[in-house]
Amino acid sequence: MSGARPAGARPAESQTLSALLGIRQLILDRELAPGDRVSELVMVERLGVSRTPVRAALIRLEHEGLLTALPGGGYEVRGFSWQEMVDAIELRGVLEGTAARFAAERGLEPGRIRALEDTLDALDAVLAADPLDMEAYIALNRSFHEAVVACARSSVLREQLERVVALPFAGPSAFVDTHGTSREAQHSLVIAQSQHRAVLEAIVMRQGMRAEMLMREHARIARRNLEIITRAGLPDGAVPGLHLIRNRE
Amino acid sequence: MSGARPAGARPAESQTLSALLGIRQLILDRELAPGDRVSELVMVERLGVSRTPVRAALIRLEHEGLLTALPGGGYEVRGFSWQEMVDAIELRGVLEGTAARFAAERGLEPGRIRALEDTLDALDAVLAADPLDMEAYIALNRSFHEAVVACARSSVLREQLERVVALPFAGPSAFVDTHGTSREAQHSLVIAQSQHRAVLEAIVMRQGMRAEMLMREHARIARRNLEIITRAGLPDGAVPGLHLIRNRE
DNA sequence: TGTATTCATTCTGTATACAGGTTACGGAGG
DNA sequence: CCTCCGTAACCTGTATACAGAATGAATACA
Repeated sequence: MSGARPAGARPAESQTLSALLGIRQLILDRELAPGDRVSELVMVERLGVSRTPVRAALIRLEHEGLLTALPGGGYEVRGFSWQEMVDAIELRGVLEGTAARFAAERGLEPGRIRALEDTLDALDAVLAADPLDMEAYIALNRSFHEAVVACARSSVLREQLERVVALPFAGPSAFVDTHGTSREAQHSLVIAQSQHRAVLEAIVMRQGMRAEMLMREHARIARRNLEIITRAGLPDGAVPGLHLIRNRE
Repeated sequence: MSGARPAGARPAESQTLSALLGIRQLILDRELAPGDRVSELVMVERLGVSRTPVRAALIRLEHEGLLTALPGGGYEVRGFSWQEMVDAIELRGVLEGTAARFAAERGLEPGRIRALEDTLDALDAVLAADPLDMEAYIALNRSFHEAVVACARSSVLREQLERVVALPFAGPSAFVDTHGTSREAQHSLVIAQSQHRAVLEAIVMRQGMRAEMLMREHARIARRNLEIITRAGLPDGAVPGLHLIRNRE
């Protein structure tokens, strides 16, 4: 304990944001394990900010779902059961599916359609390259998913989705990069891309329910990848949010 | 300004909870209108608590969706467009529908089925009585909806739903008691009850998709009621969360 | 008269001091 | 050896003091 040295956080624009990002990073980096109590004073020492911004960050992280409030006061890192992870993925599918349906029902201006097609073309290009640029894939994949949500033109839906996606294992690119270069993994990406195309087609053709169901099924790829990872034995450190899994109970 | 006198809040177990309930009540009671800046010091004076619990309450209310953070710091009361209200209702339908589907897919133990049937029987009794006990109806209706969510056995889904239902116009009993004793209103309640029965039947028969779609349609009753209220001209004060509607933009 | 500038006020963000409660540890008794 | 209890340390909830930024008004100038 050499004093107030920020550990997991780079200096942010505000102390509150710094604390929020810092604590979240500590959890994601496995320096705080599920069930660990998150003491305010410890966070103050680790992050080099005072109690007030730490407190604000803890409240936000509780709402985000990464922390649980203890009955006697204070917080602990939340653990998730396997079923809860699967549910979160399914829930993302439900909400993104609703976004796709809204987009189909409400219609897209041509500019939006072009932008979505461009993103998918870029994804095709990434998939065609032999040394697969996984980072580019994740960025473009995320971009497509966010664009679909934007096309739904519903702030309420967008906010709800942001809350689900905040969970580290529920994002649109969760569990994709894990088994890297295997043939099965590449096939998975090809299937996902064909689903992207189908979703966009359904939206353009104003087929709301088709778009919704396609998007749901699309999300279930993440579930399948999670099952593969789970069956393959847990490297635990290799997968971003997997260490939050809770075997007990 | 006669000093530190709690205005809209009764003394709660903790100052933070007191501030949370107090500010929320101030918004619901139209003492704070959409667009109004919510000053911390003003809340301190009105609620008789210090800035720290007020601050915590403001953060929570922002996550709840009732407040918006201003770019220069601080918060203002959020206003909702008519479309946003409709979207919130639809979103509740989507999530409750998913809960019904989960319940159907995962199965119910007989005790749960009995409890749900009892609730619906009680609702029938309330509907049969001539001076309609609207308070009892709302309580039982809420009870049924919460029970369905509980039957889904998914904490992630439950938490998401709580966040939607937190919006004052998105609850399961939103806009029901407004047109009170009219014939049309009673028919609406009868239809809703028949949908309750159908949802339960679908869940028991493990018809997941049927249960989901029935629940979605069930939520749309609230939308229809909202349309009726809107067309009937706005009494604004008569309906709980309606004053949060924002005509501009 | 319109506009830009400057200054004062007010607010939030941040830090810290204080009090009550909770928990953990150690000792005494059964 | 186990259990119960008391004490002490710690931790959270709360209140308040301080600093910087944003806001608004008043004024000087074009």
